[in-house]
Amino acid sequence: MSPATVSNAYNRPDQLSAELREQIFDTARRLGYAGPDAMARGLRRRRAGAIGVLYEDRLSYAFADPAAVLFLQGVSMATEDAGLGLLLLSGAPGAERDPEAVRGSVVDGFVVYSMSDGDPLVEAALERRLPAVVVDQPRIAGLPFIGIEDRESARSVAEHLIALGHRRFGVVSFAGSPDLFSGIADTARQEAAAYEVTRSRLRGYRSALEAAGVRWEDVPVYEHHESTTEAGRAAAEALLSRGPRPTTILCLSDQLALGAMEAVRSMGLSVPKDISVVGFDDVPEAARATPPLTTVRQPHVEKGALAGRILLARIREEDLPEPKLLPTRLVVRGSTAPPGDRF
Amino acid sequence: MSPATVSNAYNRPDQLSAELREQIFDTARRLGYAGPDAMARGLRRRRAGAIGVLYEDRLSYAFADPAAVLFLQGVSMATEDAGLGLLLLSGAPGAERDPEAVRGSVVDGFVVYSMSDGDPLVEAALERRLPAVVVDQPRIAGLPFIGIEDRESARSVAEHLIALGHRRFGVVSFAGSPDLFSGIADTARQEAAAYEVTRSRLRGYRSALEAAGVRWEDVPVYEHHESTTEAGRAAAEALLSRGPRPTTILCLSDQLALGAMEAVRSMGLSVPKDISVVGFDDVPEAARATPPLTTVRQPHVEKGALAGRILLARIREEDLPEPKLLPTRLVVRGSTAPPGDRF
DNA sequence: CTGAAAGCGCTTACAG
DNA sequence: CTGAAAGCGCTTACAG
Repeated sequence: MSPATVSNAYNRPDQLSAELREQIFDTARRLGYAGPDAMARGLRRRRAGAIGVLYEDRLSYAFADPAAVLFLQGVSMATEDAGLGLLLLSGAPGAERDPEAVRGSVVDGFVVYSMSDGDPLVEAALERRLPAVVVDQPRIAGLPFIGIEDRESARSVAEHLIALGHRRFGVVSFAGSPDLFSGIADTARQEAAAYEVTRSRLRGYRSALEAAGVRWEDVPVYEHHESTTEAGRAAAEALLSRGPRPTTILCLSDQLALGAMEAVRSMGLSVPKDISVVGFDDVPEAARATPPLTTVRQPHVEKGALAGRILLARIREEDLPEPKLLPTRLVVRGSTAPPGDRF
Repeated sequence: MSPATVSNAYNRPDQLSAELREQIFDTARRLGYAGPDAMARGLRRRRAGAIGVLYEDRLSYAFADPAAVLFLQGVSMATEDAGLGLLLLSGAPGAERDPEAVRGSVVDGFVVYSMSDGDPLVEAALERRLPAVVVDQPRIAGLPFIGIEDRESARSVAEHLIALGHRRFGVVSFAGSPDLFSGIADTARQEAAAYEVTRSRLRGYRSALEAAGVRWEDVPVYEHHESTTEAGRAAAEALLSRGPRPTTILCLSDQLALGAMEAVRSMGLSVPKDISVVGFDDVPEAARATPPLTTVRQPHVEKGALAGRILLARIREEDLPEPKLLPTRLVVRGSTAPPGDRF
């Protein structure tokens, strides 16, 4: 009973007699042998049996973000079809961002999900020289990219408000850079944003407004480092307390927009009669909100599934065409209307 | 520049001069060396740097189930504090339930999350002889168990309906056994359920109803193999189409209850005037529903965090006390009222 | 169908 | 501060 024979008993039943195989399993049971060690087998076979997902923030935030959950659902569809595990790697345990977990993670490839330019965890992942794909951001030459037309999509929702007659805007943005800043972001800060998605969406708004003769410098952009309803609420309250009060609030995510609607209500105003609110993402909560939220739909689950499939193809060294950007669509619902004449 | 020195450059900077270390990194860069291989390092150090979560179903379902997402959020809080990754393992790619992924998964321990008695994936995990904890089900001697008083909690919500005056009940259950059965489950099937949680909750309802003189054999239990709003809707429609029509529907999960409420409405009836509906879990959607759902609150996030912490303690060979069951609470909202006299 | 040999890529005492 | 040696637990041709 050489090691090779034991190995064959577990991995290649056809290489030995059924009796011998059973006898080996019996002996294993008696000796308390737990079967081939996963790590040693992986080292020898040169595959980990899992793909890693790098997430910007604390993982616990990802599970609280409907868009991220839908994305992960899509990735999991691809990995489970392939019999692979899905290893979730945390971005930021506190302020540390220790790349050690990324260096030591036992995976066959990485999905980089919406991270900032120059993120040390992304760099640690790239140093591993494993197959990788990037979703949303950052753009990295040579890596497959899965995302949407952020700029054009943002422009379309701003144009919708312009068409309704709005001229006084406020913007609620999620983080422009990973420095935990919250407050009014001037144009210098906007342009210096380390998050490509933030930059692009703001530019999209800007181009729509400027095309209508609105001075972008006069549009207050409230940036909050989180993309939650609480953040949206706080940001919108700040915007609505300033003069001249905007007639509409553009939000970079639905979570922010849902919070902004709460803020409007808490100030005794009504959506959309007094203030129109728009979001971005079209998470399921957007359609269920009161009023239902006007937003930009993007296909979160498909995005994840595509990222997973492309990564798997890279791992298997199949050659896949460079992925195209996924389609988005303006979804007009009840949270937008022409500006009221109350002011 | 022996292998040991290179290893030290990466792992123990204090063991060599800064210059030599830089020189090693330079050479590594030039040669395209990606740094220590994660798997080989793991084999040598005997740790994987991740914990595995075993989920009954397709992983993509987990991400669609608010209770599961909250649970994973809790687990991730524990793992990211410890700098570990979270490896999600799929239960069922189709009907296969291939334990190969469980056997080969590179983890330091397992969280078994709500699986059936005798599940082959659970057995494969246990054969690995790694530290493990079980959440909700199945009960396995010798393993730490994290869960709630399912029977007592279910009894309390049924007693609430009894106290309101209801005597004609219908029950909507999720899977009793992993055989994909959907339809009315008789008492034999109920008792034979391979899911401990299903058994316990049904027993809890039963004891409350029988204490009030209601014959359990007369209570239709519609079992659906999924726990989704669509399933709840279909099940409730079936129950409401039978005579004598129940005045209230007990649902084993909030997802099922949310669907049951849709069914009531789609039949031109009103919740709670015509039909009272109760759920179980108190997911965020329950409070936001119209009307808000009466249900049993259980602490999903805490459950996950506790499971994670106990598993980590086992991995580190710290001795933790056997965990107690987590508290639940009946939350009475607008979906329950005394039975109407319309029938 | 079975077993001896090489090697996957690393880390860890240990001797110098 | 540096390097030679042993070994983590397995799998895979290969020879018999």
